[in-house]
Amino acid sequence: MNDRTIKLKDIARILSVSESTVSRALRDHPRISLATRKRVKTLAEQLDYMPNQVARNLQNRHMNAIGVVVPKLSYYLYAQAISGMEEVAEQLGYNIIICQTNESAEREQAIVQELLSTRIAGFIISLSSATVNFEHFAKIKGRKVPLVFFNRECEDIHTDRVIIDNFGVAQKAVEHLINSGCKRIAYFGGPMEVQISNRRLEGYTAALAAHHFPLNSDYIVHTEFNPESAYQAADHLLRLPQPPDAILAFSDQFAYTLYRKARELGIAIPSELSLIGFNNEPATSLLLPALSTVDQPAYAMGKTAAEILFQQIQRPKDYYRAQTKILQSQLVLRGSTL
Amino acid sequence: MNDRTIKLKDIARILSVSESTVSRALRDHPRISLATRKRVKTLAEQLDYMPNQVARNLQNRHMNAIGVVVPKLSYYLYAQAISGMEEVAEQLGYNIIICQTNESAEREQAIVQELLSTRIAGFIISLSSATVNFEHFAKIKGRKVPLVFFNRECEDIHTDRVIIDNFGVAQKAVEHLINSGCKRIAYFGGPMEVQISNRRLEGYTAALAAHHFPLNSDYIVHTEFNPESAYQAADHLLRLPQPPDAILAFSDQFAYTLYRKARELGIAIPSELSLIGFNNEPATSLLLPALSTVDQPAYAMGKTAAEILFQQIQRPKDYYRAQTKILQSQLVLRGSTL
DNA sequence: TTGTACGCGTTATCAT
DNA sequence: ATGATAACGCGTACAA
Repeated sequence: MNDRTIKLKDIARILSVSESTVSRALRDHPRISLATRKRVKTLAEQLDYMPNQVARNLQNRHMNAIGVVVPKLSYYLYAQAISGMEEVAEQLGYNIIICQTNESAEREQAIVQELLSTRIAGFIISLSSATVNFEHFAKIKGRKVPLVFFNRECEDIHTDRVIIDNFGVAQKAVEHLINSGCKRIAYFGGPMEVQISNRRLEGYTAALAAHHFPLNSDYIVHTEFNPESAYQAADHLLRLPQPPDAILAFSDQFAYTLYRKARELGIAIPSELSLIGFNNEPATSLLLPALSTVDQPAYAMGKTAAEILFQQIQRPKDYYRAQTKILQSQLVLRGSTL
Repeated sequence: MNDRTIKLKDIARILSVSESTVSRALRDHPRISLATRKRVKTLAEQLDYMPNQVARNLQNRHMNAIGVVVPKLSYYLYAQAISGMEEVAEQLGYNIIICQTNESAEREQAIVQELLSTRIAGFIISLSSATVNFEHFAKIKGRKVPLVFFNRECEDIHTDRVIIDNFGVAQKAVEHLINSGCKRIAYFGGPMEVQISNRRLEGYTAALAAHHFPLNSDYIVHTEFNPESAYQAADHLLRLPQPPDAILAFSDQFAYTLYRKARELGIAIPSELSLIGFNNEPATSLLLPALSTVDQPAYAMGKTAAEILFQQIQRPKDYYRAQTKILQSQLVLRGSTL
């Protein structure tokens, strides 16, 4: 920061008024005469004065920024969701500090600690896939710092959350597969610790049960969120003696991997293998055949999460009931299903 | 922020030492006895004391955060680049405040103003496509706040920049198209104001000139960064009486649009139309045929930009020479070219 | 080795 | 309608 930055004191000295008058005038305090307000503002404009937010924040006891903690920015869903948060934060004059955990629990803890120290006004968090210990979240709540989970949540913590209906839409997807005549339906999911993956698994299970399909553990796959693991798992699944004739994948990225593997093995989509992904990423509609997928309201999820967070921030802290907001997602059927 | 937050004063009172001693002890000041250092740290640990970064920042005259201003987070390149910046910032204990301009010049100005007021330690910026006025950048420099441009830069401002060799790699791409027998080669670029698009256009032009190809203005397309504009432009280009038999696209996203249009019009890739994109997005290798593209060192670009920024931040401000770092990108040839 | 006193830039409280 | 003063929480020059 340059030393020649204009501050309240400078304006006050020049106009021969007190600093408090300047401070108030700039913020349109009603008890300052219109005349001085005008004088102050004009000079401030001329000198290109900008209030020092750090000093303001020290007074406020917290920063005019919220912390957003996500697994990876390059996951399409998070980039979208963050845009939704920005829309809200911008209007209230808040900045967004974004941190990626890269699916590491340790990194997540360190980030939370760091952001607490930074005195951000609140957290919006989507868990890393490796997170199994929740003390850092408890610490946030313990310090009465507002916290909202979105997408990947943590049931053990009593706070607001914004999620989609993972169970329902997975169920719907599997029912479509059943209705289109598929007999051996698999679920290609994320790590066992990931809530939303398990919710989708439950939807899958429920759909099978409702139609009296047997549950085959060979058809339930858990894999890490990296291309290599997914590739190995895909190889194993599609080389089974009785390979599946339909797969619900946890993400479009996983579905991409399954496309790859299916092509390698000469398995035709959708005649021999139906495929449904999750996220409706931009390129899904370009694949041949185009990928059927679940369109998630990522932007709305981010926006809603931010709105709820600011409710928490602005509400008196003593009294509030945690709410869970469930947004609907949409099954988009394209060429990869019958 | 909770009122019962532990501060230096509390620790000092409990241990009957002065606040400064606590302050110094916590930061391992050598002139504090090992014994008291130990005592202080133990108690701080017990009470789960966390230094108030806002107060520290007020002292330091700037925040322990840098501002990153990009057009859109959902552009793959920026998500990648930000990961690179994070790696650097994390080690130095800095946060990253990310703002999207959504390709709006007004938004960019507002963001810069806001971040200046927040007293961030420095800026890393990639211009919006609509930016034609550079006063906000001049203001940053005027206030001696460190600034590094990356990817999309601004030549009028004397500061550091990290870019790729847009000219060279575009030239190389077009030469490949020429060598593979293409005769009517088009460039499908971004808005006229976008530096890097124009650089690539120059590379395109140079390659054509070197091989004594005529320059046909019908084959030089400028379009906005939204799917609709791109779609219209693609339609126009591919319906020309003499349609191109090869296209260098500014981005993979544009290339996707060209795939779509080519399929609609029944134009075969690559036999009737060769296609090269930019960015090497994950799905490019999955298309049929797979998209040839330019792989950009996005992560390295972000990392380098951050490294240079922190050099500026830590160096005495009086003396430094602006540097321009040019990173090499790689032509990746796949099925969409002959 | 430790303590005192002041400053960082702003806002809130209490006067006037 | 305006001013003086303290406070926000920490770091540091100067003392001791």
